[in-house]
Amino acid sequence: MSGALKDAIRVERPAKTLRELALDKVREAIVNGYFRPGDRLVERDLCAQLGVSRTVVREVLRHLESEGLVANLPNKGPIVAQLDIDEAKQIYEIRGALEGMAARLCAERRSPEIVAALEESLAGIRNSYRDNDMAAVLTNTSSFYHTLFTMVDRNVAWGVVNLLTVRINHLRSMTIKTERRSIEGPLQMSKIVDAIRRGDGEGAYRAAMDHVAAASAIAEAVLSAKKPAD
Amino acid sequence: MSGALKDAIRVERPAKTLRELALDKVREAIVNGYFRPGDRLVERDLCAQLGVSRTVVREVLRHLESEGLVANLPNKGPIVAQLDIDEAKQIYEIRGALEGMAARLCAERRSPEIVAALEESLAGIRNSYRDNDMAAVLTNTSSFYHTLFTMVDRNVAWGVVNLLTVRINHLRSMTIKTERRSIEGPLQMSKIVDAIRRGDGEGAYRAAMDHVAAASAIAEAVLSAKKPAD
DNA sequence: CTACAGTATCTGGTACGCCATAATACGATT
DNA sequence: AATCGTATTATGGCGTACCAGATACTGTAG
Repeated sequence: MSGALKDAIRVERPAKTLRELALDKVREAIVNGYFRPGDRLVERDLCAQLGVSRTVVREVLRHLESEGLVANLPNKGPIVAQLDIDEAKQIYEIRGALEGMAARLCAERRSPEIVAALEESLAGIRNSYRDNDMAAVLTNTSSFYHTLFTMVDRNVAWGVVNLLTVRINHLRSMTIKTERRSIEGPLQMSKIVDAIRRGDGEGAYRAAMDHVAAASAIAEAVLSAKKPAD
Repeated sequence: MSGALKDAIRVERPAKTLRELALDKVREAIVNGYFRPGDRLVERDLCAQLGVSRTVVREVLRHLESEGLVANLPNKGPIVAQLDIDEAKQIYEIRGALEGMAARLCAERRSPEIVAALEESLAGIRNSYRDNDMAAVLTNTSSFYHTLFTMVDRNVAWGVVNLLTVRINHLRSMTIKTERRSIEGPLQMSKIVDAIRRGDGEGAYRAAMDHVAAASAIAEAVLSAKKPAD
């Protein structure tokens, strides 16, 4: 029997361990600001809030630590990682390099399916902006880049980008709210798609780089404006 | 009293938690092949071998899982991650993009210190090859790239590269043993340094890309040659 | 009002126990 | 003898209790 067939009749099981559920909860809590940068994450408090044991909480904290979302002060314990401006810029820079690479690969493949998938995500972004649904903007933007990477089978790079992106997630939600971003963001992304459509690898690379460079610039402005107030 | 002075008399403490020690041990055991890909990592056995409690072992396993060195089969438990050839190629590709980026930045900075530091590492590599000390070759190669990234303050990218590199570590130790690598490897790296010295960003970028591309090609050859035998 | 001692808090780490599941071995039935 | 059902074992997932060491807080005595 073929493997595919065997998979087809396989019974779907929840399969999520308690740990994974807790991990998702805490990560989410951090990225949408329920826990603020610098906040202490007291193990036993988390146990109570999540309704799980310390064993689970500790594993979750270790995991988030290796994701860079949580920092561990010696003899003090875990806190939500602070994002300094330089680190944010570095993350944007890396994303630029990797997304540019993926965009170039997409362009070189010249596949109509890629273009169609990207345009669908892009339309989703435009709609979300129109509806003022910022959460949906983020989701659709993620999906845009997700297709960009997975269409050319670059799941490892996508993993890296994802890993880095959660660390700047609250920045992202600030940059997309910027006035001009609702017009320029989709415009830059459509330039990426256009270059891919005409098979212009170099153009796609540069367009992708430009897009994150713009995001980086906005983030820097936002971050340095917030710093003195905070 | 100034902070610096206070630091100066501060007593140096191990500061490494047991968990970190265990983490290093297990990671090392995996990367130099004491645990082979596909091996099961039985928690209670590891407890005995490491002399630590299950809690610590579990946290270590979670950490390694998020590093990609360990995979978790549902209802089966953790095993040493298998490295498939496609994933390895992706990792080399990402390294190319990031190391190329760093090399370009180094070239654009035109700093003699960078060139000096790189040449020192390069000399170390040449010596290690001459002495047939392959472990030293790996260490010095790492140090070469470490300076490449840190000299232009790209510690995040360096972290990413490092994270990915451990996953292909046993491949690295195979590629550097290849006959021609002992000549071509340092040659390609010296091309990077040359380009940096003359401030040729584009050249440095391409030279860095070429170097990992060559490594990737060797790795692919090695890996596909080993597959049928295994 | 300050210095010091005691106390509460919290993490790092350990030990142990319970449960669920998967695999295997074993035994009974046809 | 083949098959089916059951008991056992191995193992991970999870919880609880406990201790040691570091730190932060607090109240009291001088």
